[in-house]
Amino acid sequence: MRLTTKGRFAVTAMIDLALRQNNGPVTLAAISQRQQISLSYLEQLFGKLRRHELVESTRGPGGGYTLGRKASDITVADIIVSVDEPIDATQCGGKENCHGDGNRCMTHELWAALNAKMVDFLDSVSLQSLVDEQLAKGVVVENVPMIKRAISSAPVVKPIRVNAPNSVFALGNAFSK
Amino acid sequence: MRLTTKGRFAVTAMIDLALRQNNGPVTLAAISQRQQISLSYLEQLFGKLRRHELVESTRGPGGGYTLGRKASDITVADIIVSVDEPIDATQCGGKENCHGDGNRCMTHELWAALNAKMVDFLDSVSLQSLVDEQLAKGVVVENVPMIKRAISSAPVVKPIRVNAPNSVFALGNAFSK
DNA sequence: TGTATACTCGATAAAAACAGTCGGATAACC
DNA sequence: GGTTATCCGACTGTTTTTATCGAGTATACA
Repeated sequence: MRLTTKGRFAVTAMIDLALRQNNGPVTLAAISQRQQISLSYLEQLFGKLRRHELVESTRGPGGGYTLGRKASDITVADIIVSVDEPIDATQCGGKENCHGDGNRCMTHELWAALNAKMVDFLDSVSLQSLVDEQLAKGVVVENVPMIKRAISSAPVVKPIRVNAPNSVFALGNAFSK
Repeated sequence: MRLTTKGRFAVTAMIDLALRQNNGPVTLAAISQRQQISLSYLEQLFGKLRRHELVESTRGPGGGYTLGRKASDITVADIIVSVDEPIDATQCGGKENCHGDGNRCMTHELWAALNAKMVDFLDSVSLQSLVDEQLAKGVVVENVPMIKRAISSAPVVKPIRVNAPNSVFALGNAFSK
């Protein structure tokens, strides 16, 4: 389980999608504009999300993405694991020859326990609950009619690179006293 | 809160130190040999640990490092925060103008909550408990007399780079089904 | 049938972070 | 003065992250 800005972007995009999918498929271009994430990056992300069957795609005009299953059946952990594919390497070097050496891998169990805690937490949060939270905060979801699409010659989104910390948890520095 | 190999090394080194400090100061050279961490890297790590007052140093022959306070008063979170200094940047870009925008930073609270969980956990594990765990596993702590040091022309430790995943949590891939 | 819309996919590239090294300085002890 | 050991900052190579670009494919609609 890794936590990077990629995962954060994916979760953000999925919330956006979940909020609006009852209007029909949502295009990445629209998500890109609303969430300030570059279109090409979203394509990468949604490619992975699709392969993990978290979303389904519809091509052509009027197409876009919809959720692969109910928002209440998708967890944050699902999303993160989809885009931040875990490296299959424990820090012990090899496979599981972690024991027997006595004092090597002294911290193995510690990290494993921490990892379990994180997974537990992220698995307990459903996409639906995040959507509900947004609705409760009063986010406006435009009710665009499905029939006619506006001719969008919208300006290209050029998001400012915000010097994103890659390893997350640089959040609210709870420790920097 | 970030989690990298640096943090893992630091915790490992601190356990090693805690296990042996009642023989007097422990040198980094000794930790380097036992734990297969390069001396210069340890120097870097212990510089930070000292500045955070987790360890104290004694220079010169017979010198080395000792714990800055009781092992039971040092938590894993303390150690990790010392070496993996948090970047003072939330992902919201600026300072705390995160609210008011409606749907920006939709995931802020989610990550903050996760971070809190992690901190809680790592703060609940004391260095002493890790030491006890090691002793229970029967780790042999040599009782080297303080007086005479062996003339160590020990071979230089050249650790194999193990393609360390930098963002930890590539551990025990709990999700790769 | 043609064209515009969107997704699909692979190659490429810039930038950041990470992991670790190096050389010299300082301090203590003999 | 030499040896031991910490101290410190600058430096470097690699990996990971964060994208971007361009060509291609499928679909809808006129």
